[in-house]
Amino acid sequence: MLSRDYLREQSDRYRQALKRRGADVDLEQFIQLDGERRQIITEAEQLKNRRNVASQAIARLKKAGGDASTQIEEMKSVGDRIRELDTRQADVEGQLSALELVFPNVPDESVPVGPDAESNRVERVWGERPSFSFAPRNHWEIGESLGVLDFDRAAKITGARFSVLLGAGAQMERALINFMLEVHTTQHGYTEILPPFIVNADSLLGTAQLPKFEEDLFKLAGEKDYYLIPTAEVPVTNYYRQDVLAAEELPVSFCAYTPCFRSEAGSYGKDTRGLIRQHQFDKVELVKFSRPEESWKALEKLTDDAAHILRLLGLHHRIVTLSTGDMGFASAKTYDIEVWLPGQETFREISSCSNFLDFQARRANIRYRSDTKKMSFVHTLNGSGLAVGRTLVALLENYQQEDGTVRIPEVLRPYMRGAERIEPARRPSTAG
RNA sequence: GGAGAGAUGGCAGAGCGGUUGAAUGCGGCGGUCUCGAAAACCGUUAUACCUUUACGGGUAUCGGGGGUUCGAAUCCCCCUCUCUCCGCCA
Repeated sequence: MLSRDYLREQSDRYRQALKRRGADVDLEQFIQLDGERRQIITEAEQLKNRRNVASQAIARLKKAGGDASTQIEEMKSVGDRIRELDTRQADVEGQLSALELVFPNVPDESVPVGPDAESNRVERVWGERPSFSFAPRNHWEIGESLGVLDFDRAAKITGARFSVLLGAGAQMERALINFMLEVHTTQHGYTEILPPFIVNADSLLGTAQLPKFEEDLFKLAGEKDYYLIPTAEVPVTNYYRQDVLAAEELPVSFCAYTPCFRSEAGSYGKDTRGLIRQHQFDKVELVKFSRPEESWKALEKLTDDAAHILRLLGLHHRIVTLSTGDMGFASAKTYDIEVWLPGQETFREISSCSNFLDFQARRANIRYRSDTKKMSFVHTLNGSGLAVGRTLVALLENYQQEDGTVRIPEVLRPYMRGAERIEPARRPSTAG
């Protein structure tokens, strides 16, 4: 959410920002309603002042034993008019907030302007493409031949776009979660947090998944508006919804492992093979609450914290700045970290790190008391650190061997009982 | 799932329908005293919005929403959350 002062006083600037994003919203109606609102308030408040003064006079008069019936009669009509104005104001207010909830954030000046991912800008590249003496396979081929990935039975249990991890696959997923949490808490200064995996509609409004993107979510049946979380960003950012933080508490850095649930409506036929675009996936998320003046530095740090995991795992990757047309609704600037997948000969997103400035904080009403005692909105940031399933994909594809096994990077071995590679598994029913 | 109790400012805790944004205590901030500190004493202590070049003025807010009334923290209705007890349960 943007401040009404900004929308009112800098509407030309915002129009340009909308153009850069390729977004179309009804700013003119907002400005018209905003003017109407203030007009109503001005009149209503004058009448309320009159009523307050008169009420006190009535009280004094009654105490003195006088008759106040003429004043009371007069105030009845004032009261009616106030009620009328209040009703109109509530109506306008409702229209205004419905409008401003669908206004996207303003992209930062440093964001490349363009309509889609083609205009994204590569900032830096780490490592090199691994070379193979054989044709590298896709992760779903590797996973299924090793017996650690099972899509067919997942489809039977639930449906399309679900997966079963088995044996060393499941173990590696768990190892990655622990490894990531361990690095972020002990080396990068994050506090581990395990939030609910189900949230209410207010939380989704706070981080801006609602009202615009409801079709991406899984909603639970029942009388309550409960949703499965699409990312830990939602419960963790909303941890401080409606709160006032002390300046000395900032920055607050949380890391959370959660499963994530996305309906991925409309994306059928796009990257549907393998583990890349699932309805359920594991993610370790990084979330920061920062003082406004420190948030840009915090974005660089957060992005590097996420990339550090890939460096430790020895995975070739690059960092790109998303263009104005490719970035998310609430973000002012987003870095994607893309990991190299040799089986598909492409870079694939494994983390998305954003600075939202005060956009989410306004929606969720997360403030802090600055050193000068003044209340201000915090800045919020988040990024994957990392998408666990996709990390597993990257490990399978990058560390595959000619004999069909997969080498386990050394940093991960302590989390996998010291195993050095994933070997083909026997069927679990006949194992042991 | 059943029964009951509760929700007031940073915290604790008052509050006959009428100068109650809200007593009192603690905490916080500023000051007096002191070489300094403590104590004591004095003062101060919210947020949002409207209006104003500014100084200022005004409105709203006692979990949330609605109602009664000239006037609601106080009365009525609905909702949410917390606590206690019973039942069920990983």
